[in-house]
Amino acid sequence: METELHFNKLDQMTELAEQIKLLGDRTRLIMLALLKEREWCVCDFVEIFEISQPGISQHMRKLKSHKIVKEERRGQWVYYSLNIADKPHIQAVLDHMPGSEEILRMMNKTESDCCSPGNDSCC
Amino acid sequence: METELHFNKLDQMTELAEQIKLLGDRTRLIMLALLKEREWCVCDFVEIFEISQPGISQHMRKLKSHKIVKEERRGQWVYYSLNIADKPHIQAVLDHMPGSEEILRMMNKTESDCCSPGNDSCC
DNA sequence: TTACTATATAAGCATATGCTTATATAGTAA
DNA sequence: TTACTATATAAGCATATGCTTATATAGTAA
Repeated sequence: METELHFNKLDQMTELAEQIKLLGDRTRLIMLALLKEREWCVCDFVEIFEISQPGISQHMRKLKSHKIVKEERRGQWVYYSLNIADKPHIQAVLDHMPGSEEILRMMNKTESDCCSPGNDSCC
Repeated sequence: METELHFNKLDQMTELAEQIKLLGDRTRLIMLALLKEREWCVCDFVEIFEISQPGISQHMRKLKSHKIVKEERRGQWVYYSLNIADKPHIQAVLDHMPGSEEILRMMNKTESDCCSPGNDSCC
C-alpha cells in the first residue's frame, strides 16, 4: 500500500534544497550537531542558545516538518532527536561538525542536563 | 607568512552555516550540480533557469564570495567552475544530486553549449 | 478543582532574500 | 573611434526569515 505521494526528481531536488536550507542557519546547524550525540529538550536549548522558548520551539517545528528531527513527549518534557537515517546528505554535513562537548565549551556552556528526571533544579 | 585571518571554531561553524545556506536554494543547488561535470557561463544559466541575466550574475557572486565557485574570463565570456576541493561538506551534498544530463532532461532543456568558441548562434 | 511547569501557537517586526528593470563596465571587431 | 556582446552593479520590491512578547495548550502534583 503506497501511502507516500509520488514525487518526481525535480520535486525531490526542491525538497533536498529545503532540507539543506534548514541546515543553513547557525543556530539550527549547532542544534543538529548537538543532537548527534543525544536527545535534548526545548529548555536545554533555551539555556544554550539564549533564545526565547518560543524561538526554540519554532526552530524545532521547522526541523520536524521536514522530518529532520523527531519528538517524544515524556512527562512534561518534549525530547527531540535526529531522524536522518535516510538522509545521507544531512549526515555528511553533520559529520563535519564538532561534538557536543567541544560545542558547549566554545559557547561557554556546561552540560546542564536540565531536564533529567532526577533534576529538581530544572528550568 | 600568515595571510589568512585567524578564525576560531565558532567562526568556522558560522562560515559553514553560511556556505550551506547558499546550497539551500533550489536554483543554486542545481547550478552547483551542473557545475560538477563542467564549467558554464552566465548565458548558459540564463537559458536553463529562465532567470534574468542580472539574477544569474547575483547568484554567482554569492557563490564566489564564499569561494564555492571560481570564475575565469575568456574573451567576452566568464566561465564558472566549482572550487570545493577543500570543502568536503559541500562535495557530500553534491554527491547526492543527479548529473547534468538528467537535470537538463528534467527541466526540459537541451545542452545548448551557447558559449562555445565556435558557436555563432550564441546569446 | 487549583497551581504549577514545559511547550506550542499567534501576531508583530526588523532584516534578509530572490527576483526584477535600468544602467555601468569590460571585452571584441570593424 | 563606433557598434556590438557578455557580464556586473544599483536600486527597488514582494516575500521569507528569525527573532520577540502575549497567550493557549498539555501535562504534573497537591
